Amino acid sequence: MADVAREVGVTAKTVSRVLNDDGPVAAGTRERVMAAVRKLGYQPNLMARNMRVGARDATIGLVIPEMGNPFFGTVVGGIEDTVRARGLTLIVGSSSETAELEQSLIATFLARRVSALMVVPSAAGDHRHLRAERAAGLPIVFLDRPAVGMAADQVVSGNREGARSGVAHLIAHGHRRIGFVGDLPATLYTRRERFQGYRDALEEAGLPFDKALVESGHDQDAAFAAALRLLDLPGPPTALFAANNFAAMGTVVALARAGRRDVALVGFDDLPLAEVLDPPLTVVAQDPFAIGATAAQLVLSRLDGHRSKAARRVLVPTRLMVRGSGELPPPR
Amino acid sequence: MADVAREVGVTAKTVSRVLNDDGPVAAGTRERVMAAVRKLGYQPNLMARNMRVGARDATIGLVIPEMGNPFFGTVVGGIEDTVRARGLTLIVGSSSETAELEQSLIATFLARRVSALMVVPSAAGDHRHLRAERAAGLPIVFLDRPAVGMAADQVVSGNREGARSGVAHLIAHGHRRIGFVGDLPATLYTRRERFQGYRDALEEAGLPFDKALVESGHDQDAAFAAALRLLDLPGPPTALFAANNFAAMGTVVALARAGRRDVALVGFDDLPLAEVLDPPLTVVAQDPFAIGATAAQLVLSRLDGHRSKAARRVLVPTRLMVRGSGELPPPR
DNA sequence: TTGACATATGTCAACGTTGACATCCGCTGT
DNA sequence: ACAGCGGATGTCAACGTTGACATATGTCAA
Repeated sequence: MADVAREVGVTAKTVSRVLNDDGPVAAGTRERVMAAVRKLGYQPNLMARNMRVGARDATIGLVIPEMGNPFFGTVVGGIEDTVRARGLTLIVGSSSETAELEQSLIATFLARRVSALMVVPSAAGDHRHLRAERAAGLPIVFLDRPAVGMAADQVVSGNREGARSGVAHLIAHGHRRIGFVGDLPATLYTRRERFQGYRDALEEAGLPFDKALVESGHDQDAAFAAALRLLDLPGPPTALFAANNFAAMGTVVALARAGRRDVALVGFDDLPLAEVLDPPLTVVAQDPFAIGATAAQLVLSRLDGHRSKAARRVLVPTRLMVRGSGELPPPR
Repeated sequence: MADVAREVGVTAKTVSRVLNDDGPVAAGTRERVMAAVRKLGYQPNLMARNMRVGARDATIGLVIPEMGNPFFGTVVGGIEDTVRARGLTLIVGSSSETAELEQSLIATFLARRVSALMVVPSAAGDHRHLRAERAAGLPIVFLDRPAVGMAADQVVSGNREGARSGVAHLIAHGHRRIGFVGDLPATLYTRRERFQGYRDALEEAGLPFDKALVESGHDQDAAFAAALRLLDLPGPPTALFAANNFAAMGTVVALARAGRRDVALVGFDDLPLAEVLDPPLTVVAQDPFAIGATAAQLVLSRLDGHRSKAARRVLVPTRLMVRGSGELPPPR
């Protein structure tokens, strides 16, 4: 900036005024400054700007567990749409589902003085350390999974009820032995909730819970193996409930490879090709876009001054999409 | 930091020394400082730190067109794995495929003085303005698509050759009328290259090019509609080439809904469920993880001091995955 | 005993920007 | 002719941190 000022023959302050449309500047000066800016390729230094008292910058930091999961991709889309309408920039980092990287990303964002923080917490995370930030007025919203150790705004799917309804759907079609293909680690919030929903449905129908029918894996390959283990059981399940998108994909592949077209399947979270699978995949669909958009709304309302209101919890409902795979009857 | 210093009864400089393991500090002082840091929940202000002379911070900025596309999700995964091993943090922003947002994200990253910039340029982008940055030694790498208006490192798929081989595969199975379901806008680099590959294959086989056989759409729904238009043509194609992942998904759905199991299909970019589709989907697979990892390597080598080496261009080869849909013969 | 050296800490300035306040100029109305 | 005013610009300090350099205290070998 000093260079620009020297070039034009004014002080830095005047340049600053031109750049920020702040205070009166003679038209001629403005033009000469702009010309110099272009000529020198000047880029304002945001860090210096934001360093001044308490200044926050027009950026929102988001931490998600994995970039490769389309579920989170869609969540991010929902956030972006909402946040952009307000001229805010979203920057995203991925924690690879580890508490350590999550911590370090949050620290990076805090150190950069983002104006709000959005976090999809990893399984092992602990967010006590964010209480001070929240108390200081920084909007913090948790998505898809709740915070651990602190009260904060959160937006989550209706996991338990969704899973319950999916499993109840299988039961309604006559199944009594239903396998559960879940995520790992088993301590993961969404995994626990959906598992509870699974047990709710069993109990509701008076069916026994058999822990041999529960297998897990975090990615598609692991879910594939988990599903195969279930199919190879002595008293195998006649239906499977896949508790997330990768689990569903792995299970679909397992059924196809095993040539088992007689096993019913309900997935949790929709897949783009669900309807063209054979049989078409019945799922409990989440609304990841709405999760993102809603969370972003909460952030905006906090930024708009409702900073000290009590923490809110929003539940985004799921919807059962009946397509075929979940309506297969048990054999005979 | 001043607060911490006051609490302990030392100067800020000493606190700085403790925090950065810089210079000698008495063990007792170190402990008291750390205690105060914890007590006050002090977070260093990165902006102030980085403001000092030419300092760059341990962050790499990445701009991608859309977060929701699993292709880019995997690319990001490749970058993260590589970059993290070096203690660098990756922050990502999405341009929604617009030159304007891309610009603004790049400006944000530059203003934050990231230590390197990685960009998947949007169709309309112009990167002349980055020449000065590159000349000043900032590592800049373009992925998936090349820069416009400047020489810079770039990592792209073997789009043209990949598409050529995919279409040649269909021709080898007897097809003479092959539809092209492409991305939009048609000016998009990958779209142009793959289209060229399509034409290369036709020409190579002495087949005429019929522009009626070219339809496009950017997302799955648009590709679905595009594929339907091709199927409804007076002289319809006996095979389709879908030039990206969404195009392939849309086309698969279109064929399924139309009940057309006689039309051959080759997709560009692999899909997680490709093998369980009916028929299993033959694709020209890209290696998005390798694209990301390779680009990150280029960045690291620049950061390691090879800043002024000539721009490099790396081509990541594709691989034809034969699964069934591409081997269907033309009718009769 | 002395000076050379290491250890522990402090002082100061600078990074780039902008708020608060000051200055200078020309114009207006009386 | 002069006070008053608004427009255009300048001056200064401060934000939080760290590099360069200075100071103070203690240790040890000659």
